[in-house]
Amino acid sequence: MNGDDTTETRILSAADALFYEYGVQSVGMDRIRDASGVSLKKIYQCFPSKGALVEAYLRRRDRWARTALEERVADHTDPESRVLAVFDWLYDWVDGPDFHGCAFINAFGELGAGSQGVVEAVREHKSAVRTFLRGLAFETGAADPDWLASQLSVLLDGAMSNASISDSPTPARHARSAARTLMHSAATPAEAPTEPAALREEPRPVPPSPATTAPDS
Amino acid sequence: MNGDDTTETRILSAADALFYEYGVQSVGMDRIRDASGVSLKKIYQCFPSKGALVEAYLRRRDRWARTALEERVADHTDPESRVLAVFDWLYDWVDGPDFHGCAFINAFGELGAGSQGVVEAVREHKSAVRTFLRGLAFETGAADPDWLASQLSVLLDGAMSNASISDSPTPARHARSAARTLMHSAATPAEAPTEPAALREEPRPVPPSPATTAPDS
DNA sequence: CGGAAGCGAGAACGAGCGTTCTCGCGGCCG
DNA sequence: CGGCCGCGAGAACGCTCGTTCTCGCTTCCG
Repeated sequence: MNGDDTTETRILSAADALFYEYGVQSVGMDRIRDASGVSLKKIYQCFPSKGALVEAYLRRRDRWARTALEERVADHTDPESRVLAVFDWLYDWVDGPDFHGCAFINAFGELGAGSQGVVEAVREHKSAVRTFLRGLAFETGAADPDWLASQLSVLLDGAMSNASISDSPTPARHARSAARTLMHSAATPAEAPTEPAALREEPRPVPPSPATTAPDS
Repeated sequence: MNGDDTTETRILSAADALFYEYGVQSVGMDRIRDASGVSLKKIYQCFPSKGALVEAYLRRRDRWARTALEERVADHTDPESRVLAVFDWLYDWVDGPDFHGCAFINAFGELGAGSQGVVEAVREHKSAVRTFLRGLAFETGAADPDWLASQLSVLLDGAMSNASISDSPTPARHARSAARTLMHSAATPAEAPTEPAALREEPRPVPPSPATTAPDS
């Protein structure tokens, strides 16, 4: 009644579709007005500027992706299946007609660290997904769940970029099979037939880096 | 005489630096004029439009990345080391101060399939890198070099996106370790990858060269 | 019924940008 | 020396876009 079909929601739906399909900079406010049927005056009294609308768009996408992921994963109980469900969800999304890459990677590349709020929203989303993956990785009993989660995160982003550019869903399949292999290899070294962890992971010398690498900011 | 310090090259260098750092749409032609010291008239008589300049910029980046990769890989003879050299190169690049993500992913996301020539250049680059990876994957004796190359390509793109967004080079490390795991797993042919026992042969102790060799900045 | 407030459509404004044009200067060849 | 050509600096033009303003119209309340 109140939070479902409000004006704000209609604006956000239209903005989402347009921003995501054509990019943020290519879509003007008048196009959002035409698509949403909400007058410019009301748009500006809901969102004080285009930048605020873009941030709201990203946060909406964040909520959407997170709940979709959680629902999809909740269908499985086996830890390995739960991780693979992430990549199955990815495949379904990527295979749909309205897939145009990762909205956050796109926005980040487009606005290139120029907008403070956008960078913040993108980092929040990516770190939330990573935290989610870390939980799944932990369930699998991986020796280093953080490391495995980072690898899975790399696979996710890479599959989205690759699928968007090549306009084909197969990168999701590649990522899925890679995830499976990585999971098996990351199993607790005591029982894993792979080489001991000392060999499995190349010595990673931590160079004196400027290093904001700590748990996100 | 003609291809080294010509006016065209100065324009391209300036455009490359600006486009890559700030994005294509955020950089106007006057800024390229100021940075290159070439008058607008001459810029437009070298490149008939900004779009043509953008395409030339992407093709230049493509040549740069390909030669850098080939040089870096040529330093090694062991097939596994040759693949890992790709990710070591990635780490060095990503760790540098002037890294701002993959120029092709950025341009593709920014212009969102709007420009024909840009899409073409991006696809050409990505498929060239994949072909290169396929050659390396074949050398390792992988059962399915195409599949392995696709996985490595996903890792590469994901690591670049991840590193750019998190502003840290560690995703390159994650990608490197994942690449090694995938290589080992792909070495055994005709075996269901469900069984992690796929390691047929322990990795030869590679001289620990994570990143120390960096003659070029 | 009357007035006031809210609303939609669209004009208006100012800024930025891609592209072209003008103008004044300097070099080259006869 | 003189006309011609190319050149650089910058103005100019047309367009887009974010944001605000104006103007009628509707609607609600006393």
